[in-house]
Amino acid sequence: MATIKDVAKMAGVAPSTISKYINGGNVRAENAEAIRRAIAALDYHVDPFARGLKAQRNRSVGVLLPDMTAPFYGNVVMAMSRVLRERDYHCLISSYGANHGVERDNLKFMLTCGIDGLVYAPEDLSSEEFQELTANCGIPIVQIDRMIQGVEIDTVLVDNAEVVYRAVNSLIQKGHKRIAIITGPKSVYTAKERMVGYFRALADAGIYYHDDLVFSGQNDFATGYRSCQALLKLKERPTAVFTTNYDITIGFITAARERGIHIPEEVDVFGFDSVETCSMMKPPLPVVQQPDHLIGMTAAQLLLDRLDGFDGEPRIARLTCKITP
Amino acid sequence: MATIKDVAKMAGVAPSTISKYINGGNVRAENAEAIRRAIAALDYHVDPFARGLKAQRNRSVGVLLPDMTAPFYGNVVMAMSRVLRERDYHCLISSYGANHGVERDNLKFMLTCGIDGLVYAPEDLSSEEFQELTANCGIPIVQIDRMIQGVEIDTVLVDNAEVVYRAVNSLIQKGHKRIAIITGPKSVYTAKERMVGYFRALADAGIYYHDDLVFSGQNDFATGYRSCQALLKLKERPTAVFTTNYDITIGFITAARERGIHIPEEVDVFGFDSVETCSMMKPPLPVVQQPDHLIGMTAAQLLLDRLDGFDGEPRIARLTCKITP
DNA sequence: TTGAAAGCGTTACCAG
DNA sequence: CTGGTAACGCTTTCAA
Repeated sequence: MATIKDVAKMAGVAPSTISKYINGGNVRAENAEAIRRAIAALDYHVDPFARGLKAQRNRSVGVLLPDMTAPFYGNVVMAMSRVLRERDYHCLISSYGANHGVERDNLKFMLTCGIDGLVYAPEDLSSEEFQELTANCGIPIVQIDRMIQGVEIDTVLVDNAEVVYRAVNSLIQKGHKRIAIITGPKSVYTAKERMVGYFRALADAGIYYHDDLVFSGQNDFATGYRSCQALLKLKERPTAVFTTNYDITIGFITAARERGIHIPEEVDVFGFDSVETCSMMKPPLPVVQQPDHLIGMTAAQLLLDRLDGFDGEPRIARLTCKITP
Repeated sequence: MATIKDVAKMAGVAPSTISKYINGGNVRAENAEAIRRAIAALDYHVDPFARGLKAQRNRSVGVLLPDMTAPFYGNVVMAMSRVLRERDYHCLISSYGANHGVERDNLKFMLTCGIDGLVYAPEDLSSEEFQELTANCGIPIVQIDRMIQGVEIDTVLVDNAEVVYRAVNSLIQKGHKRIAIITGPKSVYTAKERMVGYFRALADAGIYYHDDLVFSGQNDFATGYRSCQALLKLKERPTAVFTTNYDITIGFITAARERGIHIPEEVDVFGFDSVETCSMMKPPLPVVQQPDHLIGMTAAQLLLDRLDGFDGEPRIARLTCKITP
């Protein structure tokens, strides 16, 4: 590997001049040309470690997610990357597959691998664990989608309780009284908020809550699929189902259709995420549409503020979901 | 940020002793204890840049993918991470969303951000571009899933042509003569191989190839959905469809079901990936099952070999797909 | 505009 | 087992 000294020697100038050239400083035209040629000839690349040692930054941002395959996170990351790229930051993504040990370990790594900031969607970490791991880590962290209760840092959330209230209420308005709900892990803050919206909508309509209409599992296809099987076995079937995640929705619909259950005639389904997909269905599946791009952009912006030196109180962004169609 | 010197001072030993302690060397028990306490007290963390500067490695591996939301890649990455984690390497993932500029740019960044090795699923990069970008980059690179023709590095592929031959042939055996195929971008090596299998199966059975039964688009839901719409408009509809990607499969099925087309009675569907999901359907959807975990593990192993100093000829692993059920 | 020199925080070597 | 010292490659400062 060629070093800056090699380039300096070949170009006939001092290393510091090379450095200046690389970093956009003023260099006499003929020197610039010589340097350019030397760099090309030697195929010189700045050593990121050496540079980082001085600057203590990398121009990179870590993103730690439970599951990078969820379309929701995919869109969040895409929007986030775009904003960060404009400021010359790159994203390094890591996912922990809903595994507590891996979540801890990946967080730890992220904090010590030299990134400048972190965007984190937590799942199973306690406030204490988080504090302990991140105390003095020296980089700004933004929570997205979920939050660890008691952790006060910049956070981007959506209005879960409110939008679920509206969604469930719209089912109630259509005359449904037996409305099931299928959610991801109960312990996750976001799932709790969504449950709150569900309960409140039922309560306000004077509908009793039935324990056997509430399912929680993972945010995956199997959970939706199995819940459908279970629901069909009930003596009194629900007439509508609210699914709080895309994979759950697809799993549910697949199971229902296989069994010849007509949607929405026999079971009305109200989903979450992947509007493009759901609006293509016939009739279009009503869904809660999270502002995924906005979430990504907001998270990026909150982080950039901190990277630019902003040092105010933690900010919480509550973004509004839409209901489609 | 506390440095190793601060720790040394507090513990009453030399910095080099701290270093040895951190890196698992032998240190007298009482010193070890003092060091442990000092590290805790100062909340000392090794500076990754300083360490990297010496070691020129990070114990991290980059993974560059077209689309991290595809379940196929999700599984590959999961298996890969597991193998790498055992050897204390972490994965840093980046995806370029089937965008050429971003692909180039992310590759460039990956090569200069200090990772020790790279796993790369290419899409739109020419052999020349690749050579130019990676010449002398100093880290081993493994291609997965796809390959840039003419690039000779370690590569992990599946037997695309063969398995597609078998899949299409199984449709032919069931009596189908009009078999459509829906693939991702035509330019991608893997899609080409799959087309070869398709053509060969038809040819061997003496079935004429029909241009209007061949669709290529993106590896996404919309491509599957639209292809279904298009196919239904044909005067002579296909009796079977082979979809070469999960999102395409789901898109196709969704469109078909919305239109009341029965699967498999009216259109037989043969899919790709996500066996768990497809085998849950009723009747189970036959699919090509790529050995995603094995791909990830193999890629990790090839890379680890290189990281451990192996310097032999490029190796190409052709893994065998299964057909399920 | 340029260059010499002093770090940045860590590790490796070698003498003690 | 320990510690002083010399790198690692780059940036920054300051004087020329």
